[in-house]
Order: sequence, then structure tokens, then C-alpha cells
Amino acid sequence: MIRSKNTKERILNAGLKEFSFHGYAGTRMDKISIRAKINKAMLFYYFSSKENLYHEVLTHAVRSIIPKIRNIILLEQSPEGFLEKLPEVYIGFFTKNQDFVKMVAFDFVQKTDIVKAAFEQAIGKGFHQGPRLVLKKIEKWYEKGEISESDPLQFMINIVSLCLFAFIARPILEAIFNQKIGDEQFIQKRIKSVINLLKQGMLK
Amino acid sequence: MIRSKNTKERILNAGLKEFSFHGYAGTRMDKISIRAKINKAMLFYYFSSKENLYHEVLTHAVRSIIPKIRNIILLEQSPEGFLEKLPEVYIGFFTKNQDFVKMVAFDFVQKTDIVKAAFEQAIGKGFHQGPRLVLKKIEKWYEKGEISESDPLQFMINIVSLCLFAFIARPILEAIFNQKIGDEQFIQKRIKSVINLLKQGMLK
DNA sequence: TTTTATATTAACCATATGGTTAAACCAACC
DNA sequence: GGTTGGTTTAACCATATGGTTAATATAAAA
Repeated sequence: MIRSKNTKERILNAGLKEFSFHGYAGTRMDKISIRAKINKAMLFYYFSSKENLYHEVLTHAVRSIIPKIRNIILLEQSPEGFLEKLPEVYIGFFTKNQDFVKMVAFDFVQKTDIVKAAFEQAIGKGFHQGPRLVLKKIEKWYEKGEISESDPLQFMINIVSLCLFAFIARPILEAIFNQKIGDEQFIQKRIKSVINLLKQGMLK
Repeated sequence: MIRSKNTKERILNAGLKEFSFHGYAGTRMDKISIRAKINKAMLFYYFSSKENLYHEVLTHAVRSIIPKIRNIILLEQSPEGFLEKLPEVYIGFFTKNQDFVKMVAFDFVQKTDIVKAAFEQAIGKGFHQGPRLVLKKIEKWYEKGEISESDPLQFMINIVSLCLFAFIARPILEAIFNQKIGDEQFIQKRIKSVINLLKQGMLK
């Protein structure tokens, strides 16, 4: 009975859009069904509840994403390469997956547990192992005198902050500084600025 | 009739707490009334609607905050001083006003207009003038060869990103890196790291 | 002490919302 | 052609939620 093989997929996509725009609490099930062009009951037929749909949307999105980032983080062995490649990959990714980023940013503050669970489930062991390995790698760079930041956690937070913040806070920044953010020109500038700052500021 | 002079204040405080924890959509009026220990009808007696209460909570919070930040941003004349003082003030402020920061971060993405309106109303002319003046100041620093970042907007985004992100994304970071964020020790480390990175990375 | 105007409450209301149900639909298999 | 079993729908339901009302309490003015 393949009346519509892609119904589930359509729901997942519509869910991602709605959740990313309105957050978990602000999202309405019937809005999702309208966007997916199906009867509301289908949502519950396939996903049983709002919480579960949210969970599946998240897991689905995370699965399609993680591998791309993981490689760069784990494989790169020199701090120069790390600081040069990461911003480009991160910012490029965030730009092309704003819905996902928005959705996570929205509810991680409040529905931390459910978001965390989705990540853990989607990533598996890598969820704990990955970050630990990265931090160790950074620690060694410091011991070898290759970088100036002694705390690996601060090192990583610096990178992620510079790459992510502008895209989460985009409406705030646009309102305050009265400039458009997010077009190709801005993104290229942003990447350059971040790489420059990181290399000049954290390499020895 | 001063049966309870501080009822309004109590509602405002309870509102800030609830809105910051659950966002606009996720906040329930009766939860606010319970937290404020008054009858739900009082909320509407004093603030007429949820949207309006939200607006007032925001305006109230913004008013108590802006002056502290404004001075440092506008008065400081050297880039060194700017990069040394701002992180301390910002991070200190964000740490002590996490509710406010959370609330703004939560809904600025989605309810941009209402948040923006509250800011504009609370700040007045300074809302547009302030940022413009800062950007001009930074531009001059670059022209004088005192800083290496040519784009004032990127300059500011770099600063704000490094100061704010960790406190907004706190639960994410704690989950990923499996470390506590937000205690006094972390905050001191964070301030140091940000100042170092900014000075080493953007001063000439 | 009575009046007055504000402050406060319990009970209520209309609607929105997540979720259910029972029946219809339809492709494949017999 | 009829049966089977997953798919889809319209109608429905219980509860939650923002908001209202009418009555009551109370401090101060008269």
C-alpha cells in the first residue's frame, strides 16, 4: 500500500519548518498538517504525539548533518588547519541549515533533555567521545606551545561562538545595527573575519 | 488604596521569570499569577493582555539595563580600553541577568517585532543613534591603523558573539562538553579568554 | 460613619489545541 | 471480483488557556 510513500518525509519537513519558526510550545499540530498537505490525524498515525514528532524531526535532522562536521573536527591535526577549515564548514553549514539551527537553538535552552536525547540517539557513542577527543587534541597543541589559549573548553567556545552567534541572533543584530545579515556577501566577510581573528588571536 | 503597592512589581518579576523559562508561547498566565501569588484576574486588571504584559516586562527590564552598558560603549575612546572593558561589563551583566538575556534570546528570533518595539520604546533615540556612533568610532580606529578588522560590523559581532554565546547556549555546551558552565570560576576564565583573544586578534 | 474609588477574588466563558475514533479508501493479493 | 491490510479522512472529544464578569474587600476622603 504505497498510496503515498513520502507522507512521513513530508511531515518531517513540515515539522522542521514549523518547529524552527515557532519553537516547540508555539508550534501547532494542524499548522504542520496544513504545511504537509495531509489530514491532521496522519501526524498521530505516524508519530503518535507532538513530543514524539518533535523528537523524530530532531533525530532526522541531526542524522543528516553530523557526519559532515565530525570529519573535520576529528581528522585535522594542525591548529592552523583547524582554525582555517572549521569556520568555513561551520558557517557554511549553519547558513544552509538555518531551520535546523534555529530549532535546536530555540528549545535547547528550555527542552534541553529531549533535544539532548535526540542528539545522543542520533549520534551514538560519538556524542560523548567526539568532544572528549577534540578537547584532548587541543590540550596537546597547548602543551606543544602551538596555541596561546590554555583552556581547551574556552578554545572551542571561542570558535563556536564566533561561527554560530550571528546566525542565531540575526534578527537582533539586524535590528540593532540596521544592516542585512545572511546574504552571500555577509557570509564571506564573516568567514574571513572569524578566521583572521582566531588565527591571529589564538595561534602562537 | 495601597492595599498592595508592589503587586505590579511582583507580576513583572514573575512574568520575567516565566517568560525567560518558557518563551512567550510556552508561558501560561496562571503560572505567572501563581508565582506572583495573586489572582489571575489581576494580570488582566493591570496589563490587559498577555502580549501587553510581555511588552511591559521587556520594557521594564530593558530600562533597568541599558544605561549601564551605554556609557562604556559610547565613552571609551581607545580600542584597547574598549576591548578590555566591554567583555567584563557584558559578561558580568549577562551573568547577573540571565533571565532577561534568556527571554530576549528566546523570542527575538520569532517575535522580533514586539521585542524590537519594546527596545525602541525603552531606549528612545539611542536605539538607532548608539549603534551608529559605535560603528563610526570603530571605523576611525581602523582608518588610524589601530585595529586590524576593517569592517566595523564584524568587529562588533565578534565581541558580542564571544561575550554572549556561552550564556545563551549554556545547556548545549554543558551537554556536549560535559562540563559545568556559569560558576564564578568559569566566568573569570571566560572573561580572560575573550579579552586575550580580542586584543591579540584585532588590535594592531 | 458613610461614601468613594481602587484592589482583589471566585466563578465563568469561548475558543484553541492535542489527541481519538470510526468509517472510507485503495493498492495488492487471492 | 472479493478480501485484506495499510493509509487517509471528517467529525469528534476533553482539556487547557487567554480573557471576562460580577461581586467583595478595603483604605482613604467626606
